[in-house]
Parts: sequence; structure tokens; C-alpha cells
Amino acid sequence: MAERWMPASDHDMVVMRTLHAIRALSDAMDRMHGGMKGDMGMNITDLATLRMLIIREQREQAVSPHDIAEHLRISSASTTKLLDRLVASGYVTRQPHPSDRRSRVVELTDRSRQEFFAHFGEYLRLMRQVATPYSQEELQVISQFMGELSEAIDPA
Amino acid sequence: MAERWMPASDHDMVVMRTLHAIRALSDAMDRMHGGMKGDMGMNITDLATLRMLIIREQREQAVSPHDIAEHLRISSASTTKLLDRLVASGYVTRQPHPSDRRSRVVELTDRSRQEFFAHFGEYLRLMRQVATPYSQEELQVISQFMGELSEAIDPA
DNA sequence: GTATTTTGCTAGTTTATCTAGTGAACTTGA
DNA sequence: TCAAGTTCACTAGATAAACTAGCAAAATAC
Repeated sequence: MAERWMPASDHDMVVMRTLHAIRALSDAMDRMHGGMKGDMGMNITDLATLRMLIIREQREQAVSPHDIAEHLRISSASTTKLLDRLVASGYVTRQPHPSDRRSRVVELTDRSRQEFFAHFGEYLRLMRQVATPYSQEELQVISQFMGELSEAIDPA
Repeated sequence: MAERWMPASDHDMVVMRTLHAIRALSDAMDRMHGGMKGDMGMNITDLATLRMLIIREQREQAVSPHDIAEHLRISSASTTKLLDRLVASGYVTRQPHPSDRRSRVVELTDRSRQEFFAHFGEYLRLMRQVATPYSQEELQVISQFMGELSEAIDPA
């Protein structure tokens, strides 16, 4: 069992502390997302979908209903209803896929972006405040670490 | 609006990249949690509760039903049913609170820890693999940054 | 050119959440 | 001191959101 792994050196200790820090961050993010869910009056999956769309948009990746189902691990039926809700409340639109006529591209509305950042903006400000005091070299290391971590736990 | 903030220096650029890395990590964690949900055959809130309990246990913090409701931002009624489910499936027990007879302390069962780490262990191994190549000094910076981030977005 | 797979959808069912309200236990303040 | 207000977990019943099964249309494989 992984938890029974025992640190054998100072370096191992520091690695372990880092893993704890990651889990603490995960916990804090859970709470942050819970808070946004409450503030925005949305349910947890709808908000998670919004977050996903925001991030994919920044990466210029198109998102299909299938992608959402896979991301959230819900059925395609639930995804249809989820999109019905988000479309009805004006958060997203369904666009035709450019080359596959079966498929759809889910796009955020301006209102969606605005409302998301109206609530997320304060957190963004706080996070920037945390990052700013660090040197470029340090931030470089931090970003790289996080990037590798993302890739490790969710291979592209 | 926070997104319209414009970087004015190299340092600002690196800060911005770091914020993107944080969101990418958040996205990857969402997917990881979605995967665990599927693998463990649990719903998303039940699993989030398990994660919370694991982390609080490591910090030696007792967790009440009220704490869970606050963490997930669900009603006390939903929390009761959630705990009913987790108790019925043998993941947690309800213990009397030592000093407040109205309250309860929610405790993980051994089975719960085992099953969680059976599924989470692989991710833990991957994360350790990512961390190991970094120097102690670098990991120190990374841990500190993550700690400050956690504190910023979810003040204790 | 037919067969298989993939995509998003509908219908009906099950599960999980909510609101409203309760009794018991704790806390506060006159 | 003890009455009033608050907090805690819970129940009941209503609402919302997930699931399974199955479908037609389009794409891909054979």
C-alpha cells in the first residue's frame, strides 16, 4: 500500500511534504469550487463544465458533448440534460461541428464568461498576489512542476 | 474584470503563466477525481467526502457532519443522507462528539482507507515520480507556494 | 456497398439534492 | 438562574439530476 512507503532520506521527506501540499491544495480547491457553486447558484457538475469550457477555450480546444461526458464521467444522456440546462440558462450554445454532422461544438456565451470571472476574479486576484513575490526563476520551477503534475495525473 | 489585466513586464508574464498552470492542474485534478469516481463506483460528493476525511485525518482534525455540509456546500439534510450512504456501505462511522452531545464525529473505517489508497495509490506514485527529480530547495519553494495558495483561496 | 461504430438524443427509472420543520443540547444575557 | 435564542443532526415530502436502454443519423471499416 502506497501510504506505507517510508522516507529514507532528507530528500524523501521533502518529496513527501510536497505530496501533502498537493493534497492540501486539492482540498482547498474543492472548497473554493464549493463556494463558487453556492455563490453562483449552480450545481457542482454544471459549474465543473463551465470551468472545463473556460480552460479548453484558453487552449483553443473545441469541446463536444462527448468530451464533457468523458471529463465528468457521466453518461451521454446526463450530458444532454446538462447541456439543456446550460443552454436554457444562457451559459452555452450548441454549434454544429464543422466536419462531423453528428457532433456538436459547445461554446460559452459572453454572459457565461463574464459571470464566471465576476465570481472567479477575486480568487484570481488572490492567486496573483501569492505568485507575485516569487522570482521569475522560482515561478518557472513552480509552473514546470505543475505542468508535469497535470500531465502525470491526466495524460493528454 | 480580472481577465483584462495586462502583463506589463517579463515577471508579469511569468506570473500569468503560473496562474494558467494552476488552472490546468485544477482541470487535471477534476479529471483524476472523475476517474476515481468511475473506478470506485461512487458518486462525486461521496468521493469528495472521502478525500476530505483523508486529508483532515492526516491533520488530526475531527470532522462533523456540519463540516462536511460546509465543505461541499450542501444542506444538512443532504449531509445526513450522504452519511447514511457512507455508513451503509461501510466507509465511515458516526461517533459521539466528546464534548457536544448534539454533534457527531465522522470517522473513516480501515476498509475506507484501504480502498481509497488502492485507487489513489497509483496517482500518488506518479506524483512522487514527478517530484523526485527536483532538488530539496526547489521542492521547498514548490511546497511553500502551494501552501500559500491553499491558504489564499481557502483561509483557515 | 454493407456492416460496424460513434454521436447525441429521448423515454422512463432511480438516486441525490433541496426546503421546511423538529427535538435535543449548548450558549447568552437579563 | 433560567428563559430566549442558536446550533446540531435528523425526518418527510418535493424537486432536480443522474442512470439504463434504446434510437436515428452520420462516419468509418471491411
